This record gives sequence, structure tokens and C-alpha cells, in this order.
Amino acid sequence: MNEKPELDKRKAFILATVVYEYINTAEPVGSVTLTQKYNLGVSSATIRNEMAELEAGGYLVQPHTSAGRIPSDAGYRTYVDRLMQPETLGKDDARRIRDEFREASRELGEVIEQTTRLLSGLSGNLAIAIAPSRDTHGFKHVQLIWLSPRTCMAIVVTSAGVAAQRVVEWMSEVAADDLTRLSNALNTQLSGRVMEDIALADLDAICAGLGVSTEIRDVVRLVFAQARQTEEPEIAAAGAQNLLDQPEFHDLRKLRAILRIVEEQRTLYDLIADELAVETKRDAAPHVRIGHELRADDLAECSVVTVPYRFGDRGVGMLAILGPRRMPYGRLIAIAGGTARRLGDHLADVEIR
Amino acid sequence: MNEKPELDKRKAFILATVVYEYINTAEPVGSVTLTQKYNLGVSSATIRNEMAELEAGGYLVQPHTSAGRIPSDAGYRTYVDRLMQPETLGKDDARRIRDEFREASRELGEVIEQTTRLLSGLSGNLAIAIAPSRDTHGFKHVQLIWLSPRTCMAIVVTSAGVAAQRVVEWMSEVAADDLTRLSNALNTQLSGRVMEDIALADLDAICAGLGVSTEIRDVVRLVFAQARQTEEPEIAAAGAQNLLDQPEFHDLRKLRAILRIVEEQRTLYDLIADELAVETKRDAAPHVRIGHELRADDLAECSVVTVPYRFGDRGVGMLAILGPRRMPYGRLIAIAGGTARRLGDHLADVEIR
DNA sequence: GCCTGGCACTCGCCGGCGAGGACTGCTAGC
DNA sequence: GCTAGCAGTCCTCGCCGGCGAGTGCCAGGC
Repeated sequence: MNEKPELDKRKAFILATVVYEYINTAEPVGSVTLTQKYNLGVSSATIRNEMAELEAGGYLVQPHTSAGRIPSDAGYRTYVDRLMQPETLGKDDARRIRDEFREASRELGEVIEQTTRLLSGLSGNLAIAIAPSRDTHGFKHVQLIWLSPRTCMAIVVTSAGVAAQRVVEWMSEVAADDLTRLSNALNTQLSGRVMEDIALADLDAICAGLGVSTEIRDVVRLVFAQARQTEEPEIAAAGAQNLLDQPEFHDLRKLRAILRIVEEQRTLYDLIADELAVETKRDAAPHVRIGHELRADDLAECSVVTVPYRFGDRGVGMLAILGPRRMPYGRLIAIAGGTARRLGDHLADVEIR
Repeated sequence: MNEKPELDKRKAFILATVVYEYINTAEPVGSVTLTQKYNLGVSSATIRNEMAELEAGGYLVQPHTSAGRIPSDAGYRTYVDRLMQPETLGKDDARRIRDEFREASRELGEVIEQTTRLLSGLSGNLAIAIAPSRDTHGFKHVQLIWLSPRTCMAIVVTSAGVAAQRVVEWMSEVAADDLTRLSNALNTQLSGRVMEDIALADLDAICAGLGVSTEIRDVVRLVFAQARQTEEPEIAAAGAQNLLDQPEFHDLRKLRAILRIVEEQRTLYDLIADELAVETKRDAAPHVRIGHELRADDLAECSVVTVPYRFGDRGVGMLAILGPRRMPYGRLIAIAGGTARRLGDHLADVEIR
């Protein structure tokens, strides 16, 4: 990264004002507009000189000669990091978040979806949520329910609720008591474990200890494997239609590129999961990535606000807001942070202990 | 509806050809195009006369003088009902549907989502699916699992899998055996029932018969209520970005109107659930609604293909494809029908018996 | 030395205009 | 009943010039 230490007070103020104005109007900002709408104490000619220098410094760009300036990635970055004043969550927003979670579902997948809808409504942008990996959920209970001598229902419950259920059939007859004993043994020995710490070998050992048949052992293996189901990360997105209101997406090609990314859950996941690796710390603050920082050509004119939220002891999920670079960063950071906090609280409430 | 019995063979052919051509090109069809591309045996002047009459009859409209004709709602309707030849599912499509369901999930909600993705991919339009009401699922099993003297986990399993689970706490102490006995009694007496036929009074009666406390009775009530959860119909949609490729949606206003409808699950549900009431018969064929037949101003330029699918003894869900009126009806009807059939088969496979 | 008013210049936007072209409807003739 | 031909309509597209927003630069002033 290029160092940009200079930026006297006036330049900083001008840059901040240009960004602010552009975020609000979506129009390139000219020197006259600036002097008219904001009290700068100097003439437009001076501003012009300053803006020319800001452009030379890489903070502003001109869409074309004889147009005003718009911020570059570096301009937005400086604004976000050093110039804008942090906002706190507005009263109305806070109330809406609180109300929403008050009636939220108790089921993790549904909560995630509801949260994206809430976040897209509040932010007026596209909202995305990733559920914490099922591997990090705490093991709570397993029950093999005897249905008939040759069938049972196997259920695994984790801290997030029922993670797997399966009706299974086998060849040899099994007594109800045997299943109960196996269930009890599993529950006792696995109690307090996290799903990712439960190896197949552990299950096998417990089964072997009770001398159960390989058929039943396979049932146990199967249902635990299903419960962990680590391949497809749970992810939800909502509010794509909000992007239609943004002038930058009136170009259909850009819009399509974004929608394609949203449709492909894999890409969407990769986009945000970067952050998961970085943000292992739990209550990390919202993080902003701007334009090319997203490392995706189709998103060169977008920004993303991400914020982790916690679930249980080890689980970390991620919320994100995707929108044009010209987004109200202060407000969105406040919204994302507030929502993540409430989401964490809600999940703690519905978590199975 | 106005009766339109006349339509001699030649008019019918011309109408069919205009619709066909317009569906393929998205351009108003002129008389010369028609004579050049299709072997009609008469000159363009004759076609012009015929087309003028078709317009007078309400089958065609002109976007403006000096443009070709495009079909009206009535024109499409006649085409779909009487002129087009039914198509059968193509080999590739059939294979793709088969392959998709081979690896499909066993969980109803996930299956529904996967089906919309499949259907939107195949059709190149927006796909929607409604899950059968949870009321129609068959009751399979309830288990009150003793966790501690004052807590238990209650689980209700229906033919679609685990429908509700809840960890509950209460004041007085309860023995594990009592819960087992209650579970057994509920299972015996409710066996074979459909969820909607299980009244609270039935549950109360069983609880009273065993003399369980009102606290435990309330647990049973709660978990059954949660299992039926009749308010929010499960619905999924996918493929909105396909609509961007259609020239009729390059107008942002129209696009936004559609996306708004998709986002509001309620509206979307109403749009398609009309059909659910009508199509109580199970293996009903796909049904087409065109333009104003949808009774929604925003959808005046859209058509919808709906087809019911079955789940279990009483359950009926619905698949739908939403796109511009200018959609390849024959192909979409075949795809929708084929997908609904496979979906029904798949659900029968994963259904809990 | 920094600021400012003034000025020439650039360039996108927009409305008007006219040529071109795709159709149609009509009419007269076969 | 069909057809060729023709006049007429109306959309599309490219061109052009005026307008206006905004810039960069310069000379003069505090």
C-alpha cells in the first residue's frame, strides 16, 4: 500500500465533504457545490486547487474532464478509517432490531434468513448471513428411538437444535432396551463435547464397548456424519431488489454480475468467509472492504461491511451488507454491529444448554 | 369470457406462427417475415388481411402503427389451449432432473429450495415452490426425552421429518419413566393420524388419562402447536436473475415490480396458492395463466405455469414458473410436469412411514 | 505566500431534425 | 379470393449545435 501521511486539516475536510456529498447525491461533486453547501471559508478556486492535489494524491478521480470529483477506493478508505465520525445506532433502528428478534424463530436456519431480511430492510442494501459451522456446535443429545425390531429413528441434537434425524432399517432384530442403553452411553461419554471433536473412532469405541452390532454402529456413524454435514455452509441472502434503486446498478450488466454472485452461494460464501478466518476474535467490530479490496472484478464498484457474531462457545458466523461503494458507511456499520450483537444474544437465548 | 369460435385453419396457422415467431425473436412479427420464414403459400398481402382480422378478433395487437403484430392475452391463450403441440420432456432435461433428485436432500425445506434452483436453471425463468401444508403431514412419533428431573426435550416427528423440537423446563420434578409412558401413550393413540386431525382436546385427554401434571400437558400442547405451525407457508423462489436476460424486463420499473413480488413471500404465495385450492386433484396437469389472468397489474406482461405435486396421502404442494408472457409454453409445461412428478417420487422415497 | 476573481476551454447532456426502414392498409387488377 | 404496388405512418438512429457544469490557469491583491 502507498503511504499517504500528508493531508492537512483542510484537505481532510474537503475529502470528507466530497465523500459525504457524493454518498448523498450520487453526483460528482464540484468545487462550487462544495463552497455553496458547506461553510469552507475559502473560495471555489482554492477548493479547486485542493481538489486537484487530492486527485494527484489518489483520493479523488474525475469521471471525465469538466465533471466534478468522485472518491477513489483510497478516498473512501481514508474516509472510513480516519475522517468520518462513528455513528451510533438510531433509536428507530434499535427498536426495530429489538422487535424483530423478539419474535424471531428458535431455529438457526430460520433465524439466519430472518436476519438477512431485517438487515436488508434496515440498510437498503443486499444483506448476507453465514451460519456458524455445524462443527462448532456443542453436542447435546443423541437418541435412538425404537420403532420396531428392525427400525429405529436416530436423532442428534446439538446446541443449535436437531441436527440430524433418520429412520433406519436393518436386518437383525434389536431390542428397545439395547437402543436405550446405547443412547445413554453415547450421551454420557460425549457430553460436553463439541461436534468437531467427536471422531468416528470415538463412536466406534463406545459401540464396541457395549458390543452392539456393526449395523447399529453404522447407524450411529451415519447420523453423526449427517449432523456435522460440513460441506455446505448455511448461507442466506436477501434484498437484492434494493440494489435496483441505486443509480450505479441501472446498468444491467453490472446488476447481472452482482445477481450472479448472489445466486452462486459458493462465490458468495468465499467473498465473506475470508473474513471468518481473519476475525477469529469474537466480538470484533464491523469491517469494511471497498471496491478492489474485494478482489473481484465484478464488485469493483461495491463495498461490503462484515461483522462476526457469536454462537455458543466456539461458533462464529458472519453478517454482511453488500452495496455500492457509495454507501452510508457510518450508518451501516452501526446497523451491522447492532444486529450482530442482538443476533448473538438471541442465539444465546435459544441455544440448547 | 368472449366466445371466439371462428378461426379457420389458415388464421389458426397464422396466429400460431406469429406467437411462435414472437416467442423466439421478441420482435413484433410482420407479414413479410412470416411469408419469408414460413411456407404459407400465399402472399404477404393476404397475410396482412388475415392479420388485420386476427387483430379485430382480439388475438393480436400492434404496439404502434407500422410495427408488426404481437399476441394479445387471448392470442396466447388460444395458442396454448388449441394451437401449440404438446411437447414431451427432452432427453437432456429428463436426465438432469433425474440426476438432481438422485442427490437431493432428505429434508423437505431443502428439497423445495433445490427444486426451485433446478427448475429455474432448466426453464431460464423464475421458479417458485410451495411446500405442502404441515397440517397434511402424517403424525409419526413424539418423544419426550428426559434430560433432568426438571427438563426434557420434546420432539415431534411427522412424515416429513422432525417438525418440532424444544427443550423445556418446569417446576415440579418428573421421573423419566413418566415421560416414557406419556410418549408411548401419545404414540399409540395418535398413530396413523394426520396432523390437522389432532386437536388440543385429544392431547389433553391422553394427558389426563395418565394423570400427568398440567405443566407437562402444556409442554405437549406447545410442541404440537409448533409442529403444525400453520401460519407461514414454506415457500422458496430462485432464478430472478434469469429475468434480466429477457428484453421485456430491461425496463427497470417492471423488473422492480416483479422483484418486489418475489421478495414479499405473502404476495408470492397468494399468486400461486389460488391454484392450490382449484387443483385438489393430485396428479393434475400443469396449468397456465397468462397476463391479466394473473389478476395483478404488475404481472400483466407475465405468465405463470403451475403444477401441483403430491406428498404423502393428503399433502399437495405447488411448483411454478414465472416469466414473460413470451415464454416457450410447450417446453416449460413439459419441464414443470416432469419436475413435479420426480419431486413427488423423491418425497415418497424420503417420507417417513 | 496564499487566496481570489476572472476567463478560456472541455466535454457530457439534451433536444431537434432528417434520413432510413419496417410495416400497414388500401386499391385496382387478375 | 389473391396479389402487386403504392402511399402513408411512425419508430429508430445518427448527427449537430447549444447549454451548462466544472475545470485549470493566471494575474492581481491582502
